[in-house]
Amino acid sequence: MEKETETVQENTEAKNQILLVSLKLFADKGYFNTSLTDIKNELGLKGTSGIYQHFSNKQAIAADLHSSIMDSLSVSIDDIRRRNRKSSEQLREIVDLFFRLTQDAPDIMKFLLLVRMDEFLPQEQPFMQKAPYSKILKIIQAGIGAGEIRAVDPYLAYAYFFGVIEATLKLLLTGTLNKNPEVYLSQAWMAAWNSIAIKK
Amino acid sequence: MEKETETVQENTEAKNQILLVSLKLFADKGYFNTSLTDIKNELGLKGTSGIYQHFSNKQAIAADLHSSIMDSLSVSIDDIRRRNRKSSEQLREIVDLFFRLTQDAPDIMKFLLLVRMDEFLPQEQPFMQKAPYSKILKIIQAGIGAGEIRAVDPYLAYAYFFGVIEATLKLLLTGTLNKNPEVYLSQAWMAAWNSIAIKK
DNA sequence: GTCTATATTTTGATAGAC
DNA sequence: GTCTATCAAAATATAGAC
Repeated sequence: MEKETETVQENTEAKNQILLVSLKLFADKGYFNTSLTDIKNELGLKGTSGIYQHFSNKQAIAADLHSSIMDSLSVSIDDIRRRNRKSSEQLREIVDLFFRLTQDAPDIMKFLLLVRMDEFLPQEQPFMQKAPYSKILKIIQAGIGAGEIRAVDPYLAYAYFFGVIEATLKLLLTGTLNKNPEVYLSQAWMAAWNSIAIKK
Repeated sequence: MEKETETVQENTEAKNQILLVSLKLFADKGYFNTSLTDIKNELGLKGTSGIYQHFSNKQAIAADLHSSIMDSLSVSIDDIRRRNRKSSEQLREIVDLFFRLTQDAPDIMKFLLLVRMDEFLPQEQPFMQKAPYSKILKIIQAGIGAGEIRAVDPYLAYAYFFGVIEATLKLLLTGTLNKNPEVYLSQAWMAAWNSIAIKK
């Protein structure tokens, strides 16, 4: 028993390298501007052939990235909901998470915010139905029920709140704002929260 | 003198048809998922050859669309600035315009909000430096000077205000919100304006 | 100005030796 | 598991007849 039997998905080192390099290129140049040749070059391989030992095609790389980012986000949001009672606290922690990711893993946030996933993953559900987003909608609905958030269509509350947050992050990710992300955090949080909170 | 000498750009009927059809396809499927074959088919031609009589290549079609949308937006904003004094009134009319376009010309708004232009028009300036957006920044700066808008970095004010508006429009354009756009207008305006206005 | 035919290039993908 | 070689398909673009 040198090694446990890996059940669902064993991610070899080579496979993770492919994912890492692809994420970087997709985030930087976009999916369609990234060829397998680019990926192969960045990996230092001589041919694209090795890539097909880990992924059946180019789309499968993007799908893997997409689903692992969704999963990890989903887990983080579960954790945040468990640790906090009030909707305002939960949303605040999600905003913290997004700003932290923008700082520490900008490629992930670029892939999330800047890349139009439906153009190359057309079989995926509409993004509002994906796990992390539907969990955020639940938080918003709970906040409405608890009298913390104004009684509007939860989708609209989502648009107002995350419209502010994501627009700020996009300016950061594109370099239009160039200070440290955390500099903008508390002000963005205030603007976003005030746009949906019940004023007292 | 049957016809005036056309100076800058004569847009033939055929050329306009190509632009119209391409806008529709780009907005619908994205630039990279739209081939000249698709455009040719939608036009009812037998070959792609005719397209090259009006545009030197596929990118030139997108560039033409982009610049004419920017120009037209720029003219509209000039007009709005001329007709209104207060920043709040000017921004309100811009929001009206965006919602009206979402209703009457959704392809234009999809091209504007949903399509990542820098992926296929890499030579273009960053979008915040394009004429319509820099004019909006001027409106915001004037509003700050006049004590209407909170004294924050104008880019941040832009992100807060148009973050709300654009997130709402995106939900409309993707069909997540399915009522008439004007239903959502005044509420979105309030949320957006309150996020940057000085409270009294 | 539109059609037929075709050139060119790129890219995604496979086969088989080592 | 990586390399060489190559395929097949698709897409952009051009040439030249009508």
